[in-house]
Amino acid sequence: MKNKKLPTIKEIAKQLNISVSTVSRALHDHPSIGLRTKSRVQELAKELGYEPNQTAIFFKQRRTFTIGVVLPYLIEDFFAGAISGIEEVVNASKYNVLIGQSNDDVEREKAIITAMKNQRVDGIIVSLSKHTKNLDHFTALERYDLPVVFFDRVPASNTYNKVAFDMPHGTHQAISFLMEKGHRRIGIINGPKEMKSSKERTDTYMQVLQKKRLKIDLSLVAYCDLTKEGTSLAMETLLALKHPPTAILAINDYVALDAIQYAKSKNLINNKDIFFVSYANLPISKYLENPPMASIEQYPKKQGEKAAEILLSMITHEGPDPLEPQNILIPGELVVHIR
Amino acid sequence: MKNKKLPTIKEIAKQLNISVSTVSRALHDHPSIGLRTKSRVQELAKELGYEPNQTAIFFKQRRTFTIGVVLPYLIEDFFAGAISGIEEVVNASKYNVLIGQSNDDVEREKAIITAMKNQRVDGIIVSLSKHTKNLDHFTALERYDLPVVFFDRVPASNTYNKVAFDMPHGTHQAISFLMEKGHRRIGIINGPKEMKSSKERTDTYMQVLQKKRLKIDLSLVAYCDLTKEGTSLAMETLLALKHPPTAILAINDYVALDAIQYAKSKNLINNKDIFFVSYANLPISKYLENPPMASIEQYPKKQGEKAAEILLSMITHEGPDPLEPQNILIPGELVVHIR
DNA sequence: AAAAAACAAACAAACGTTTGCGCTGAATTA
DNA sequence: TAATTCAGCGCAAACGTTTGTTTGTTTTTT
Repeated sequence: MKNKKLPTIKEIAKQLNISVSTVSRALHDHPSIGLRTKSRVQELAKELGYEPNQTAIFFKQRRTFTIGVVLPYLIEDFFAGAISGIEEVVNASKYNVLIGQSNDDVEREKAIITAMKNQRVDGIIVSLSKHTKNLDHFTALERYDLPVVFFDRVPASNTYNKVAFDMPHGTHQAISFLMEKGHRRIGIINGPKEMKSSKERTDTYMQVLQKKRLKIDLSLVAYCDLTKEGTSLAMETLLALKHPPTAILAINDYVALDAIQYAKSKNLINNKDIFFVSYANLPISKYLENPPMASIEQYPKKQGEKAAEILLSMITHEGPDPLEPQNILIPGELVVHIR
Repeated sequence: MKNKKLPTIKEIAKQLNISVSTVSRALHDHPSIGLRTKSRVQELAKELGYEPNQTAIFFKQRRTFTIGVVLPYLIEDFFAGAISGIEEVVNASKYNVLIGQSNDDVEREKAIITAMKNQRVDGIIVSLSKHTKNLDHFTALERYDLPVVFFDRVPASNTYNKVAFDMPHGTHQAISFLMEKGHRRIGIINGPKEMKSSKERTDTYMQVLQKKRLKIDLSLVAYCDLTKEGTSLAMETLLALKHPPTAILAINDYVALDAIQYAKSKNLINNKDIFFVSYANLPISKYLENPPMASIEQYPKKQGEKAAEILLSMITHEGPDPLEPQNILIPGELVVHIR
């Protein structure tokens, strides 16, 4: 016996012979409604099992209490962790989370952004696809006063709000660690050149070497597309050098693991003939017999939380003057697996 | 120079001196609108950068093209994979995905369901929190004609639509595999006794042994709380048996890895002194020197896809007679790592 | 040439809620 | 007693869109 028509504010009004505005105000505990009326309304509402139609409210209020999150792959621990942080923060303020995976595809990223804009999300949190160069689909959002916060994979321009891993700090730690272990020829496997982190990593690398008065050899810096094949190619070029590196800094643990496999296929034993340090500190490292020597924890949840906080403050912020774009750096921590 | 007011259908109508209904129909390529008018409307729409206000449409159409997904933890590979499957399927039909993590907390699960219902999602996909016994918050949804599909952690009752791993089939494979390898004393590390899968696993185990006319020794069946400590305890009891198992079937790869670590601490070498088979087939297994001998792939993405397909068909399905509740079992596949 | 059919566009209601304003009657004040 | 206040509630517009019905105009038919 289904009750096809859901109870509305109108229905309550009719049954009590009062106006809808009174019902609305009564349900919101508005001061100009008499106590007697209020309780009559609230009782009937409960009795009928009334629940406000959020789509109507969203429409009327011109806000949806929903924020969009766009990221490359949900399945990567880093991003899943970031989402948890985001969800926790926004839920505390009654916001919901709409998710879109770009699969590292720029076109998909654009499509998701458009859909979210039309759905009238109140704000968007983004981690860029690995090949996003053109940011037009984000600047377009300014026209709609739609706040955006980037995290982890952030654009270079600092006209945007962003939260990211403190690459100089982390990379400095990593390279210093390797140098303390005696390494002088340290290779790098970066991501694609479009990624801001690739440049940052290289820059810090050069700074550290310069400080130590070591000569810089840019042939030690390789780029890869983050796939297993790309990693193998990068390894191939690095190992083919006249003076190959004795240690390698890899963009993340996944790449490091692929690189280690490649090295093994060339009869180079990890943590003996060659050494790796990478970023992410995946939980699985604990189970590896032969993990990267060290990995830098990037605190994904903290990044997500911070991004969500900034977004919420932008959403809440009234007034014509926009808040200054924030550029938050989350310091990582070098976790040593092999001493 | 911000264009605060977004262009609406009304605006277009005013500028062209025609009615809003004509504009609406023109934008939808309605046959009763003249060619000339159509193109005038469409051109102006493009020029103004008109985008339909989805909140208004949602409200008017009484559907949101959004489906809700409720699951325990996004960070678990299995669930992240399932989401990807869900997203892929529903996106192809222009649906969006609203996510809620229950964190295995029943109250949170209820709150999420209520919020999603009020948001008027068109349907919900759920993987139950591990402590959910009472299903009232789901039966309540029938009143709203809100279709629900469960996956992975499904209720026992078959009045619901559900998609789950085929436990008997998978477990049969696993045990047969171990027996072919010559093992006769096979231990089990289950999850908590409350989990439906624990019982299913044990049942199948007994059936297989019975078929092979082997005597059943229930002291070989251990339970754990899925933590590292719980796993160690389970291992301790199993190894302390008078006739300890030569192989162990573990509820999932994480538990297997903890168990392997424990065994190692007792100087039992994995894949030599003792053997493991587990469920999940985590991608990281490829990088392990010493993985479980085999693991059962549960195809999370396929489970997600199937659940999404069923949900979409329910959403699309018109008519008073509801579709028969489906109970889909997704067969797993034993992936052998060590031969 | 008149009637019928076909086309093109306008009208208006509806979806459920919020909210500024106005109205009524009773209580308070002068 | 008359003027003022104010508590308590109703009216109506508005948010942007869709869609059934109606109106007016042109074309076709007989």
